[in-house]
Amino acid sequence: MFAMSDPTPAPAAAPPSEPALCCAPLLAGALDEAGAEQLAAVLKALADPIRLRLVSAVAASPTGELCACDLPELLGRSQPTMSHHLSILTRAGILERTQRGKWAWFRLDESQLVAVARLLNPAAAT
Amino acid sequence: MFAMSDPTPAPAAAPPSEPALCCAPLLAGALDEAGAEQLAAVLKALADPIRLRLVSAVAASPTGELCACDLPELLGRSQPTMSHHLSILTRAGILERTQRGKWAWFRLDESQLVAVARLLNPAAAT
DNA sequence: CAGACGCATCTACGGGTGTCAATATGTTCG
DNA sequence: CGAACATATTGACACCCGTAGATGCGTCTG
Repeated sequence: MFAMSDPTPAPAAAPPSEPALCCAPLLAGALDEAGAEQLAAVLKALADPIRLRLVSAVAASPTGELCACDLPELLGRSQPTMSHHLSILTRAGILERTQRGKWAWFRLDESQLVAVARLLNPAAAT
Repeated sequence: MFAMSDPTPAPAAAPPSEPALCCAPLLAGALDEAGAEQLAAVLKALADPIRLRLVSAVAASPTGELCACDLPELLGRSQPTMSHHLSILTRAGILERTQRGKWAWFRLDESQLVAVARLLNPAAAT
């Protein structure tokens, strides 16, 4: 039998409040409200199949860049839709936009991804 | 000048198709459609402030477990809302549910988080 | 300068999501 | 069994999101 005693009252321990997506330990200590909001924003930007394939395609490109002009055909979405996704990823700090002539090129900003990865991986506790 | 030649035709290279969230290289090769769908599903489950704080709280618990009965007060949401979030995280394979007496306990299944972290982190290309 | 082209913005729409009150289900205790 | 309690499910609502057509703005080309 389990005796049914009080189920562990409150393990709520709030760290001093972290600056950004830098070092807040998701798995090593309770995340505060602001930190959760920030991390959720980046994850939300990534949590879409088209945007994941977009990030992947940019990363897989030999030059590290991709022209916006190729994306509608590459991913099977209309030009306004691709522009929308690119905007979301850029605003989240995951992609960087460069205009060259009439074309827009995008490259990866890995730092944001690495930060998220560190937050999720208990083994990589720096 | 940029000569404005054809902007790199098609870096579309689809790997054989990965089994699951195991080893698909987000940053090392183009993600196929199914892989993107799978990864997006897990990220979508994580991309919510309440759910992130939930995961964090479970991970920070000394026993590694948390009773569902404490969560409404701990996170400031109603009981049905917490049940909803717990269900999403459990269905995504991030939390494990155990019923003990009349109470439901949740613990972390780190493997899913580690898999996602590896996908996002180019340095951890194990 | 005028037309063509690339991309962003606007608008609209169907579907999904977070939330809670009410209710149902399941478990324990008397 | 029946009351009490913990959790899940349902229903309803406001809001957000992915999508594409139409349009506007900036850049190049002739």
